[in-house]
Amino acid sequence: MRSYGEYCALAKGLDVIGERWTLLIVRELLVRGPCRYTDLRFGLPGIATNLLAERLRELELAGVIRREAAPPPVATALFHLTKRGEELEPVMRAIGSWGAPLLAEARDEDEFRSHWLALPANYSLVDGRPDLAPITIQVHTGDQPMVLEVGGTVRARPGVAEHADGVLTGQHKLILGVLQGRLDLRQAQAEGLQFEGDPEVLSRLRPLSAAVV
Amino acid sequence: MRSYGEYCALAKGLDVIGERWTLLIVRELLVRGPCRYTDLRFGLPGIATNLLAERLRELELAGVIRREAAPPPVATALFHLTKRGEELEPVMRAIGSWGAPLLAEARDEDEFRSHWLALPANYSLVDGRPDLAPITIQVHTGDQPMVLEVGGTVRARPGVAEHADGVLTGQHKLILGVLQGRLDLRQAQAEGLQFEGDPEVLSRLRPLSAAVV
DNA sequence: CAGCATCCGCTTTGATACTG
DNA sequence: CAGTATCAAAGCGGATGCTG
Repeated sequence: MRSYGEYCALAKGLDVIGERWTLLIVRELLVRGPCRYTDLRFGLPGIATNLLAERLRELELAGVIRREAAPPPVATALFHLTKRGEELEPVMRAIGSWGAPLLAEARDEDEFRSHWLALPANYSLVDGRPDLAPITIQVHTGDQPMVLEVGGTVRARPGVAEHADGVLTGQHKLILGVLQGRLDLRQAQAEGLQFEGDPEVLSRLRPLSAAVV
Repeated sequence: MRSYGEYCALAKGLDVIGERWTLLIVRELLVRGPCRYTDLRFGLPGIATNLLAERLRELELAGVIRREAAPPPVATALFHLTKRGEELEPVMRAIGSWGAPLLAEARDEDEFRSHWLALPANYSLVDGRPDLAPITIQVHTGDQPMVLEVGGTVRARPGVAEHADGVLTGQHKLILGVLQGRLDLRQAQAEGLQFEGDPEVLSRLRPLSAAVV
């Protein structure tokens, strides 16, 4: 492991998680739970396979992840976050919150994976009416359908809801824009976003930053 | 600027601050305030001068820092954090807190700069008796004397206090060990740390992690 | 197919020397 | 003081091959 060689907590932390791809690997394990090698590759478009293998080795050595044989039905190993790895959540939150405004200027060709919706759900959105009954919003974008569960908190999970109070379908850029409050629903619809349901359900979602102001 | 090309707030943030040395440059500006090029080099032992110049260019382009001509007496430019740059403080705090336990296994040859004491002061220490009158602790380690001001919060600043309630002198490893609560004062003294004053003043300093527990 | 290891060309980094 | 220039070494990305 390359080190800055500084007696400083920030530098020591960066020695472990500062290399290219490392925090994105942790992101995958944090939002998806235990993953196979192949799942990680899918969630990290562009990573070289030798680099993934190397980073996993380093992270295991550093005590951030653990490699475990999966229970019988699955014939493969799974990579888990350790306790120490889960403690990186505040780091994800801080960088993700700081980086969120940069999504506004993202390029159209940027890769997207549906499960990444869990990050804005957890870190950038709050329920504007926690006193009301929980609602679910179905989201169709990217590689798989996702469900947003809004009830006090906002959570994202893969799958299809039995009953959805609203359904969003379209480009991830438009959907995130609306969820972040950067884009007006009407404007997004004009650009191709489809929404079914009562627009009121979308107003349950409040950007955390706006709540602070 | 190299990009992961992912439509994800974490990845977008890392596009800007994820490269080698970048966050350490921000650390310097955060704990020292506006710095000259040479000040930055001193606070970043091991950085290649061309890399520092390149990173500063990138950070300026990204709106994180600003280059300004210093007021008349100084015949040089100063690098400042912008508002956007100051908003990286939660990122520093998160990584610094996560990395703090790693200092326990640091190598003896690790570089140290006295002003780095500001990080544990701000992020890892609290005043255990905020109801009592403020105290100051003089610290002699590294390249310059530092003062710890304990009164509700804990702050570190360079300089020598007129009246110090306690004076710590010795290796930075021992001093940080005591401040973090990893090392017993008596044990540190046995290893060469010198302390003058009432040991009670040191007990005002409480590791933030312990306070949480 | 899952989970790597190897090889190769390119880019980034680190060390040093040099300049206005 | 504040960089630029140069070059070797290390790291990265992409392709491919190997093993259960």
